[in-house]
Amino acid sequence: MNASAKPERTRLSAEDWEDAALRLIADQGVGALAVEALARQLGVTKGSFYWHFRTREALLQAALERWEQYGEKEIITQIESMPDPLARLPELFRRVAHELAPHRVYAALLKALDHPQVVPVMARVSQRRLEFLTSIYREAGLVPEEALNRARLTYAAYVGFLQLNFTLGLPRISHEEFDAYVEHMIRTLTPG
Amino acid sequence: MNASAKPERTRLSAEDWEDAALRLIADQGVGALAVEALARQLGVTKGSFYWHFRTREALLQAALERWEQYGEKEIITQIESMPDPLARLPELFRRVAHELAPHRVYAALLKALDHPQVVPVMARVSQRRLEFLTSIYREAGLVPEEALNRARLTYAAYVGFLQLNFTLGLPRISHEEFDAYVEHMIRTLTPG
DNA sequence: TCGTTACCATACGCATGAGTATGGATTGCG
DNA sequence: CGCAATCCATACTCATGCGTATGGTAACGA
Repeated sequence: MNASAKPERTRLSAEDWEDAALRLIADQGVGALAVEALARQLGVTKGSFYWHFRTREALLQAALERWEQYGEKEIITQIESMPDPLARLPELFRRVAHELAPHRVYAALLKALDHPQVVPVMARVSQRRLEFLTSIYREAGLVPEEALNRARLTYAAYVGFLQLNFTLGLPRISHEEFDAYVEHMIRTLTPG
Repeated sequence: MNASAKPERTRLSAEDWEDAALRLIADQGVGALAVEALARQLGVTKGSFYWHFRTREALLQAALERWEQYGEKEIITQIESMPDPLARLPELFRRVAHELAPHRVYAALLKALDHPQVVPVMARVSQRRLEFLTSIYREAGLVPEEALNRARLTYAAYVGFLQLNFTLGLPRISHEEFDAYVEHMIRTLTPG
């Protein structure tokens, strides 16, 4: 009958706080990142927090860097290892379309682009993904300029979809309808 | 040598406050909407504000509704009056691409989708625009389902572009590069 | 076992920002 | 002119949330 329903750890580490911060950011936004709220959620008080971190700002910074590390290395290497360049884009689209969870933090950070601390992180992550997309389009046969613009278009569509259907709840698209949308997107944005 | 560089009005109306609120939202986000800050900017104090509005929430609500009214009627009627259905989409894309100012409030509200008051407004506006886009695609020859999905894709690309290049400052695209991107987008997303 | 280090609770101070109370100034109108 | 209604200033209260000070308890090595 404790205040928190969490696994009742006895002692906490800095990483525990960072993970909790990322969870909170994922479903309430960075604006909701308050130390006393986090402490309650972890079943401790502020006294604990200020032992691990000098300030709230420091926690946010650490959490963001931790998130940036986890990255998207696996999916990038897996896609790049595919022999047929033309098959990479459809596979990539279907993959990212069907794992919604990892995008929740990204969607939350998208809404915090006024915050000075998240801007550089998002800039780096988005830039890396954009370059990856561009290279895939090049390998699929587009000339450099076309590849870059198509990558911009594709990534913008991804980001916009997150905002419109994830955060905002437009008419709540169904599962089959979503699959049809993804296939339409593949036909429209993929060369060949 | 007054605190505010504004036109020095002697008396204010509720509409003045709503306009000021929208300006502030446009370049600092809804989170920065504070009554004392607004009052300073208008050269008055809170005493004035609480005569016109019952609460901060009421101001935000009024400002949002005001913004929703201004709407996009002109551009919609202008596009719909074009005789050639196939020419409408390129024209629409070029038009919205070259007037950046009106999108600033929309971009700011996009980042405030955690806020209960902005969600319904954004849902209505986005839904209307999406239906308009869908009808244009239908008139351009796409079958209903294709038209809807293409409209979703196009609008998502629009929203994502706002986030990536407006709010976030990815490598700061140049003017010529932007025009090339728009033309690429027209070629890719437009039938015919 | 004893002390040192790591971890946490309690109780503060302090700044910010919303909302209230009340009185003063200005405008329109009879 | 003079009185109401309109508009605004000043001076509060109150809640929230960051950060600090300080003392307490659990873990671990010598």
